[in-house]
Amino acid sequence: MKSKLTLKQIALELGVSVSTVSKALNDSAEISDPTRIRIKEFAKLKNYKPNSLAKNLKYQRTNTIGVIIPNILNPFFAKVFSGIEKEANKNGFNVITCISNESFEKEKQAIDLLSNGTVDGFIVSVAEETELNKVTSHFKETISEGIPIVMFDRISDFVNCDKVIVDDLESSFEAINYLIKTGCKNIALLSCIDNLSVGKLRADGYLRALMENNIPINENFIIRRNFTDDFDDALKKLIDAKGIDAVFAIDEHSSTMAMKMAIQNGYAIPEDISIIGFADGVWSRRLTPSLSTISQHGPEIGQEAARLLISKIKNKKMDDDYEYKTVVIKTELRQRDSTKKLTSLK
Amino acid sequence: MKSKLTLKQIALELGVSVSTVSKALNDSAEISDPTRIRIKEFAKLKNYKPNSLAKNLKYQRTNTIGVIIPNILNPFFAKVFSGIEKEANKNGFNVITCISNESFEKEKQAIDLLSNGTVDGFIVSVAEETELNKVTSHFKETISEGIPIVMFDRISDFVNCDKVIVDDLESSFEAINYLIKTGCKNIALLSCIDNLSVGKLRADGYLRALMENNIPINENFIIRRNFTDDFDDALKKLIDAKGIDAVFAIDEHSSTMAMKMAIQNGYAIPEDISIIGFADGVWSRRLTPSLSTISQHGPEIGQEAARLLISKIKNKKMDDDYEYKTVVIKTELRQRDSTKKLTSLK
DNA sequence: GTGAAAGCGCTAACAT
DNA sequence: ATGTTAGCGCTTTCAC
Repeated sequence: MKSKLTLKQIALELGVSVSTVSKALNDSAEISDPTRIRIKEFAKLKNYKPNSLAKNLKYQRTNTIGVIIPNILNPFFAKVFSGIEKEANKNGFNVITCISNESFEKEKQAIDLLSNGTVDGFIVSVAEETELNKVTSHFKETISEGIPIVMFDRISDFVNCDKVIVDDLESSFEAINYLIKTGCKNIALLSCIDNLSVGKLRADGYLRALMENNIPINENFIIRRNFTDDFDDALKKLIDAKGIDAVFAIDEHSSTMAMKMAIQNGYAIPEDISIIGFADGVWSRRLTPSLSTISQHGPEIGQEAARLLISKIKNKKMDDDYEYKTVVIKTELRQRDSTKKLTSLK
Repeated sequence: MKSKLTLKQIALELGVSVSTVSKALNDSAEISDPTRIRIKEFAKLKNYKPNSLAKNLKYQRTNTIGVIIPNILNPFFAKVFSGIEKEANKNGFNVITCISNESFEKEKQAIDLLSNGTVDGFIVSVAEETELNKVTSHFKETISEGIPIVMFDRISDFVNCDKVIVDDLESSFEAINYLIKTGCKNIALLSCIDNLSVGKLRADGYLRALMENNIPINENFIIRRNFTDDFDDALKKLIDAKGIDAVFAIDEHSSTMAMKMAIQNGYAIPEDISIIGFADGVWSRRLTPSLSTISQHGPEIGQEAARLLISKIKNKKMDDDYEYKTVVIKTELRQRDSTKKLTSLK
């Protein structure tokens, strides 16, 4: 293994000074054409790569953003991540990823570790544990140290920073309206994420839609859990009771379990029972029948979050009168085969 | 925004020298207890964080590994990634991720960009385009610069480096044997990834199993494609022809399409037709019926790759007589509901 | 047009 | 026990 090529070495071999080499490689007008060309050719030949560490130390920035997400195995987060990565890359930024695994400890540790000059800013989706315990100090400290944070999806209302969210309440509201328009009256609500803010918002959308349509709320049709543990049993009872003609399932697990149990009980979908879920596009299409879902626009969320963060990083100066933005990404119902068609009804 | 706290500032405020502060914070025995305590308390109070850039520059290492994968939306890669992240974290390493999106250009660019001192080594799963064009120079150059690479799953035979793979041929062989043992005779082979080395290996396992069981190979039962484009049509014809009693689908798309079409054609699974696929565990379970798959042990692959790379990074010295390893992760058939039970037959 | 020197934040060998 | 100094690789101001 050969030792790394540095400016110093080039200077030595070419009999010039370090600063001349630096200037030449950076196309400074101070350097004469002949020397500049000579140096550049030599550097190219030897495959010189400026050490980014040294450069970053000099410039006090890293061109790196830290992404902290609860779980990369969740396709939604994977999609957001790919959006972040793409946008960051376009702007010459690297992405360091930490998976909090829903643990507050891991999340805090990641932030502490990376906020020592390793990254210029963070994109975060708050871990479940953090959200439950309503702890925000690690975020606030980081921001007060001048390291910007952008939150997405799982945001914390008590932290002052840029945020990117989906209009969960509104989109749930419209999904229920759609079910009602296609003739459904007994609509179940399924949730395994009632501990998360997004879970509550989606449930609120369900409740509001029923109320505005003057449909009485039947508590027996509502399953709101924090875990998947006893969810399946509760769902089985609900399906067995045969009182419902539609299901609104607001997370991946409940969406797919609803499909599975409906099929196992011999229901025709969507004739006997309509299902709307929250799930990843690819897999929703792969189910039989394909599952109508509320699309979450993962890549767009990631892109927008990265855009916000990078612009924040580049404009460090004017943080005095900066107004933090909350960008809302529009969503819509992706109508597939688990719901009745509206057009064919009227 | 307050400016970052440095050793220099602490030294100034406490009226000692920079090196004293440095030594104190690093628990050097040279420093007396009183001063050490005084300095440490002050640092803690002011929330001092040593600048990692400066440290890394000094030590000529970054404690960061670069991960280059074709596609984070593929659950297999997401799983491997989570394994890498976990193991890296355990060892105090950060992970910078680049998604090649199967493009050679992007892959090369990522490697070039990061091999300037940003990362200490790479974990790579080769992009499709790179594999097709059999180009390896960017890998070789990086290795010759003293930056180690570990490849997984999509490996390149022509690059000398550590590798982590799954025994694709062997596991496919055994999957087919299983189908045969449960009474299947007309087994179809479905592939949308025949351009990838792993795709070919899995197909080879299929062929060898048939031959060793003296089952004639029926070309009509074999669909090997490089893309998903005309795959669905070909599959539809194959299923419509009603000649097969089992399907071996070696990628996610073909696995799920086989299920979907079999169901749509009114086949009972596994009574009329058995299906074995390659797909992610969670979603395989969510399908109805749940899909029997060959497990790929993503997290273990990631963990092993990270372990190999980190040990390589830590032992830079002895690269002369180093023998590159290829670690093979064992796989097995995850028997679910899309295949007949073996135990119930005998 | 080229070079010397200082400095980014940190460590460590070498004084004192 | 504490301080001085040089240096990691690079940029940049200031001399020449």
